[in-house]
Amino acid sequence: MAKKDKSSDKLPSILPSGVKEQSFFEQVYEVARQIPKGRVTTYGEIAAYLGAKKSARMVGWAMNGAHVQEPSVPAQRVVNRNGMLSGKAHFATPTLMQELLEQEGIAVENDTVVDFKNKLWKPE
DNA sequence: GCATTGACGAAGG
DNA sequence: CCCTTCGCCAATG
Repeated sequence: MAKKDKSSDKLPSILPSGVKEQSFFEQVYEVARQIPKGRVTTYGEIAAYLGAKKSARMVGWAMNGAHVQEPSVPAQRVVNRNGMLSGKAHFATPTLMQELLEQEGIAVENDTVVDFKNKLWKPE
């Protein structure tokens, strides 16, 4: 079976719910779900944890399908390296992300997490 | 099939 | 200190 399977090259990213996939995207979702309440993390930290810190953009891109994941991924706990809610515009409403964080005890001001450095959580 | 666009980040000018 | 460029990789036009 040394034959090269050309069909296995294809790696669908975001598939409809119900399909199990183990792609870079799913790994991002898994880590994001592990973020404790009242804490936040950055795209770069997740990417670095997965061994691709230069691919922080892909982490953000993966979040595009976060809301269709089951269970839903707390994307509001993921901010950029400055602690700024760079993804707030991608939520149902531009203020939803901030409200969700405040509901979990995270203060947000000027689209930025207050005392971000202290609330930063990093995956093991 | 190539060019543009990103929920980023680090480096360079 | 602010702005620009590069890298990364996938999706979209």
